Amino acid sequence: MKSRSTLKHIAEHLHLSISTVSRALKNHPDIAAHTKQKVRELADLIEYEPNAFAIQLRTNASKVIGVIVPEISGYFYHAFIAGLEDEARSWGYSLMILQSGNDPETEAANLRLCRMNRAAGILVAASSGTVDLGPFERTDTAGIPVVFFDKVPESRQFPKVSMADAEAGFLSADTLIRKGRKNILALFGDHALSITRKRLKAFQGTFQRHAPETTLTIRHARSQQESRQITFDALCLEAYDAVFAMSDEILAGAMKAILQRRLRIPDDIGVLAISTGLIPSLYEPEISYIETSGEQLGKRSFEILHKCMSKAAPRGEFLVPATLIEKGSV
Amino acid sequence: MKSRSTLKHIAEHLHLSISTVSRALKNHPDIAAHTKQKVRELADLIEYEPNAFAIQLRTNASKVIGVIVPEISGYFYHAFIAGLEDEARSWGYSLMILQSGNDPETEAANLRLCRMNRAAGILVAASSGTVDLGPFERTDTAGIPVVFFDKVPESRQFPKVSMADAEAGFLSADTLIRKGRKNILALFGDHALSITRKRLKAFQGTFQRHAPETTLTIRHARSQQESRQITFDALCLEAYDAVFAMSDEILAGAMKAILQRRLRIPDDIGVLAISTGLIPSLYEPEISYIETSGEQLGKRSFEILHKCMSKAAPRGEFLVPATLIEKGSV
DNA sequence: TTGTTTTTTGCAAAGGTTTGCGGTAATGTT
DNA sequence: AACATTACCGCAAACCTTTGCAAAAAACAA
Repeated sequence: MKSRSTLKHIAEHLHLSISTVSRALKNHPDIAAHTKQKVRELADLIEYEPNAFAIQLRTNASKVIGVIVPEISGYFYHAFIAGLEDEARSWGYSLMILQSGNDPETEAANLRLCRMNRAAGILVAASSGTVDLGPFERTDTAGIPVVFFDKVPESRQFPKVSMADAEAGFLSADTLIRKGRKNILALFGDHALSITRKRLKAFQGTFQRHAPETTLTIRHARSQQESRQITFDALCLEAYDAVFAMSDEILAGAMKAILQRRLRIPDDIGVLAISTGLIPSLYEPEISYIETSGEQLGKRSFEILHKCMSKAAPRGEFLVPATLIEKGSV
Repeated sequence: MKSRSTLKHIAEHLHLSISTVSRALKNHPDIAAHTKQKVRELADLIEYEPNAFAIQLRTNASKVIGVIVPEISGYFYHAFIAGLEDEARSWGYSLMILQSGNDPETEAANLRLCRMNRAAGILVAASSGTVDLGPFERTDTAGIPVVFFDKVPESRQFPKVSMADAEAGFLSADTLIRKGRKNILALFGDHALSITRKRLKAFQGTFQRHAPETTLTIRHARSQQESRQITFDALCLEAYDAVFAMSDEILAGAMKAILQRRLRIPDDIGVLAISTGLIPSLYEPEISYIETSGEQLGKRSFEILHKCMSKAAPRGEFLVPATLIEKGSV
């Protein structure tokens, strides 16, 4: 494991000083053109690659951004990571991915890791149990900007970026109204989650304002299984003309019930969901959905974090808009 | 941004030398018990966190493993990454995730990044266009072990870990035979992919040996859409008693056709797939599948890479077994 | 007491890069 | 010819930690 590819090596070979080589390689104006030329040639030849450790030690900064999520797999975060990586790479940053598994302790450990590695910035989707924001504050004041996304805490101290939940709720209701649906089974997630409350509030509010005559049956499910059960039972009791699911997981459960009852979409029943897009594309016909794009959220999150890293520390909550994707299921 | 948390700081404060503090912190036997005690107390107090850069520069090794995949999102790799992260974290490693987007150039750039960051090891799922293994060889001989997974090159030079494609193919055929299916529409992916050929070969071979009387209709599809189209057309022409899909993407397309034709599973038609598990769980009834677990592949890959990093450099191809998950769709 | 061994601590170099500042040589100005 | 600029380049410190080796201190033996 010879480390024959250092500035020193180039310098000796060319009878120059290390500093000259360093400057030549980064195109410093102090260095003569023909010197730069020679340095670059040799560097190319021996495939010089700067030692990231040394640079990081010297500058005390890395081009790595830490990402802490409850889990990578599942319905959402992988899309976020994909979008984020795309954007980050174009700016020369790499991603360090850590799963917290919804455990505040691992979360803290992961945060520590990011600090040790002097991450340029940290993106966090809080685990559901996270209550102590202290570690995040300390990280932030230590000079590593922290931005929350998706699962964001109440605190107004950190920049946050999340889906436009209210807009998604409104758009969902609006779509159902426009399509003339009158008797709707609306499936939401755990009522304790703020995402649920936001979407529900906008959803209900829109109906009250623009179509108060609509019959709205609101149900809450905590899992795919529960969603399926609730939907199945409801569908047996009454002839709804549309089902709405506030998330992919809920949708998956609801669709099972609908398939089981062999209802025709959209004739027997309309279906609409808020989704990232994969799940709705798996059925026939495909399901119309309000897109809450993980990719978009990833890209946007990077933008915000990037601002935090440069200078201006934006405060408040940023939203990535929701859009209706029509597939004819409602 | 005060960096008041260094060995030097502790040393000065305690009137010790830096080396003593360093050793005390790692419990070196040379250091007196009461000295260790004092050092540790102060370290805790000021929340000392070693500077990873300095350590890495000194030891010329990091606790980061690079992961290069064509894409994070999609049907497979996020599960792999999740499993890998789990395993890696338990060994104190973190993941640096890079997407190559199936572009050999980005792939090479990503590889370079891993080298610059002196990754402890690299896991690569080759992009489809990858033909020049030179960069990988150089990385490997430079002391950074490279292990391929999932999409592995022909070369016998690198350790490789992939799904047991032959076993999956065999298991699929065996299951269909056991269930008494006689007229099967078998959907495979791009014939140019080695994964397709391996699965197909075992699949066909098993039928020839154990149920040569079975009517097998083999079709190849390159996308979900194509799979759907092919399935739909085939289903219109003939009454198959089972459909087999060699992957999630193919399955998704096939299921659309089946839903569109409103066939009953498993009575009108049996369905079996090779899958990671998410997609089959979305339908009603759920689809039986041969599990090729991304998580498992991730964990196994880490094991192999871990061996490469320590000393013994295992050669050859390692397989993670496939298992049948019965859901009653066939 | 002197010498020997053991225990405990410190010195200094190394790892590769960046960067402020000082130095030399070349060119330009009076 | 003397001086002021400009263009290039090198010295050395700094970033923080690890580690071989030497040194000092303590304990022990004779």
